[in-house]
Amino acid sequence: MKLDPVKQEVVLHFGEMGSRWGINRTVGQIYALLFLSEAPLNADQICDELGFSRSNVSMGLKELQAWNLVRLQHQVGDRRDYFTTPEDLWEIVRTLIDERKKREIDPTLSKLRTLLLAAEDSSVENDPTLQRVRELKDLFELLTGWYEEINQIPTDRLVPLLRLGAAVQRVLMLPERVTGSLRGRSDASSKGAADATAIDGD
Amino acid sequence: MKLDPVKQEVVLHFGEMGSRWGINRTVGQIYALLFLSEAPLNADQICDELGFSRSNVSMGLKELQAWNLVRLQHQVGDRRDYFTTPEDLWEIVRTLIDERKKREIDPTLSKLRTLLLAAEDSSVENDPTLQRVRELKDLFELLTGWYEEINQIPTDRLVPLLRLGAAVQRVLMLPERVTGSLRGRSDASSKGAADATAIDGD
DNA sequence: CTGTAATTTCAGAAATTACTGAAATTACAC
DNA sequence: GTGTAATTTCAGTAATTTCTGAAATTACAG
Repeated sequence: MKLDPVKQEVVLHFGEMGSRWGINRTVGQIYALLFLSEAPLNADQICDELGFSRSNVSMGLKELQAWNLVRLQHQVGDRRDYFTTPEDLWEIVRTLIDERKKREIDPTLSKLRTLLLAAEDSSVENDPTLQRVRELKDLFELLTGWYEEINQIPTDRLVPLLRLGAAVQRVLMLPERVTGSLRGRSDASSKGAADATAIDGD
Repeated sequence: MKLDPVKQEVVLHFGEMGSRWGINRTVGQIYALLFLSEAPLNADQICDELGFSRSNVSMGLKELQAWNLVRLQHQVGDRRDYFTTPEDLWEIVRTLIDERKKREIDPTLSKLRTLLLAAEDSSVENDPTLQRVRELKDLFELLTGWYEEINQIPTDRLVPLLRLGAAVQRVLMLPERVTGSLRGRSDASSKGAADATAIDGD
């Protein structure tokens, strides 16, 4: 570990945060290292810097690839795999959200839909449990629908929108004449968010 | 476990998803049970329904309280503690985001700020590592700043905004005259998001 | 093809996290 | 205060996850 002190600190911090972020220490540290490296690194260099076993690094890199968080590259006349993270932080944010949605939201939404579909047949229509489940499903759909819409917006348009913050409202609270035309198109949901990694076994 | 089948399924699903959501099986199941219960439940009832040990349930409830995800209530003439989740799903969403931000974002933002502050003194100003760290910190500040702003908006105004989705843009892309007045107030960051649970030990 | 470098797989060891039952503490009725 | 119900703590155990080194596989140069 002949890392510069700042790099070192970030690497260790990412390692510690890893468990909270749904990855492990190794994966967190590898990611931080790649994120801060100017040049792509190969597995042996990562072992070297972080002091993990070769196999552990291999698994860590595999995991990062499963998360779409690293890119594989090659150098001329060198058949080892080199890894980088995207330069553009916004790209990283997008994949991070996509992947977490895929793992943390989609399976549940899928489950709720299945459950409700099955329950529709059965007699009871206003069972309070079903009511609550329906409410939850609707919320998930509203949120994922919103996300899918927002995610269409290219970064250079999205950033100014974010900077606007809550002031969006001030603009939208303009005279009826302006916003009125947008009234019809509510409910941006119901499709998408397919079947996910199906943690549910039915 | 004499739970109705839908409740049962949701409970088991939440238990399985728990690890992905940063809680454990017990906590996930307890939460689902409370979420779907019409009436508040006490610890013994929860043990009963889920088949966990009394102590495990106690710890689970403590954890849910730490997350602000459950409310403590009392029945007249009964000195046991009863627990519920808020009726309003939006309240739940807000606490969920708040708490995850607190655990997953704030410690890192805090760390990055400290690191940059310390590095400012040291000679090098355009070290590529520092540059990258700065970039990351700015991103975190933009995002948390946006969130803090949006979080101010009351639910009944927020929901229509969400339904609007990407169409927000269409409204904001109106003639300069309308949006122009909002240009000045960019950068909604730099304060807030204090020191967090400080996973960093320095 | 053969040989070698690079990577992956995998069984077991190490570390961490979850869970239990017993003991301790707290909170209140009498 | 004493006694009892409710809850929490905690040490030990169970279960899970992470990590390693050795063996297997893959990829390619000659």
